Amino acid sequence: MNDMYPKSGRVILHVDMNSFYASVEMAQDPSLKGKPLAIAGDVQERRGIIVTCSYEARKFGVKTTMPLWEAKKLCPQLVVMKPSFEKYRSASLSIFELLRQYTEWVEPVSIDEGYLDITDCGEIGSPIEIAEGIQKKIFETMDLPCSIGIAPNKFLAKTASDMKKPMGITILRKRDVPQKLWPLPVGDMHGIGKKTAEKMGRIGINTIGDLAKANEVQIKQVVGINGLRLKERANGNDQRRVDPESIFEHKSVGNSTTLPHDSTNQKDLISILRKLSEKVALRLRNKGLVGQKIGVTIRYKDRKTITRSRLVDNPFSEAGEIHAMAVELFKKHWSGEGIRLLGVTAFEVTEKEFAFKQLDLFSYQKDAEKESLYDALERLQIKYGKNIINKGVPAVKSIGQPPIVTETSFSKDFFHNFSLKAGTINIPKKDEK
DNA sequence: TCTGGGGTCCTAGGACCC
DNA sequence: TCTGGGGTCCTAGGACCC
Repeated sequence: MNDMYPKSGRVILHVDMNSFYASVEMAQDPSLKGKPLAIAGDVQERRGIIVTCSYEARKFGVKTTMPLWEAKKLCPQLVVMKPSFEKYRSASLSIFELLRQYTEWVEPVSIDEGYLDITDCGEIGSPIEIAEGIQKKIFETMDLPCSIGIAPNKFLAKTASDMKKPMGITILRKRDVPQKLWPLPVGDMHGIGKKTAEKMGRIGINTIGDLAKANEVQIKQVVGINGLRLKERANGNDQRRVDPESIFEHKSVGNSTTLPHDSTNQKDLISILRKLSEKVALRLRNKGLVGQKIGVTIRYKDRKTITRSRLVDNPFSEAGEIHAMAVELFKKHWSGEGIRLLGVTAFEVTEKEFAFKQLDLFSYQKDAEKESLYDALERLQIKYGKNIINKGVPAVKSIGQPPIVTETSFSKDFFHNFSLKAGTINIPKKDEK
């Protein structure tokens, strides 16, 4: 797969649905068309913030993340709907199915945007023809508008799709970068938020052009390693490949909720943790995953937020065990102050089948028979590629009863020495078996 | 009347090891 | 007695994105 991936002279599309949730609602109920429409969280409670809004609503100054009351002040005739995520997910699936008719190189990034690598789609048409075809087809079959960016890499494609909304198609070549990107404020760049823009401003970097020419030592000092990557992007360079597999990779699965009212009632809080644990367990189960690290989030009434987590000895997925661990963490770290939000998250998730297989392998190893660990490693490497070596998480999660090794568990030493740290298990060299 | 819920990636510091 | 230097592992928090 890696070898097949075109390395240079690529053509990347970024497809970005325009005010997606609002557009889906309008497609389903055309009487909403032309009206200022907002999708907002719980309409009654304080969770009421604007998630998405139509272009008609934007004309009034209504924006994403704005509290609902504020939006209504700006636009009293605002039509407000609660989000129907199932509806949006199903529309999203149809869109990506449609995109995959053009190429297998489709990477969904979120529910409403994705990248396509159409480098090898010459037979279908020119890049612009393909983009027009996609836009037209999504609009005609689903009544949904989108904007598309065409560029030689992900960063430029993403930037381009943002330039014309709604229903725009924008080509951004590398040679256009000095003229089209460099005059813009650095904060407009994808990946640069308020804080980073402020930091950059302090060292005289105000435009994307300033960043493109920035001193590397200085930029690294001020914003870290990320600064170098951002400088590369400001110069129009981005090597990230379009990865169709990335949607199947999960690092964490969590649920959180803002309470209707701040609470100090331990019984209620524990029961909320139960509901959250059940949701996490259900989502893990649907994805066939198990977690290895459990975490809770507590946001206090003053919005101060803490997270507490711990690695656990055995992979988990059941609501009961998740709840028990979450409650334990919660009781240990709760200050007793009023709580605004609670969250439960499973981290370091892996495929369930995979975790069990590993347990089996270790018992085989203990019995000094059957499949060697080496074979297992080889399979992992085939499956996940060489870069698992650099994932750098612990080689052994727990020792004894039985030890657990995960796909994210290969440190350099682990591979180089082919033995586990504690020395309890030796992985035979291939020719020794 | 302030500010949701789902994530990812990076950094910093302490513990521990050699 | 008073001290190195590199590395890994783990947790907590921050920044950012949609």
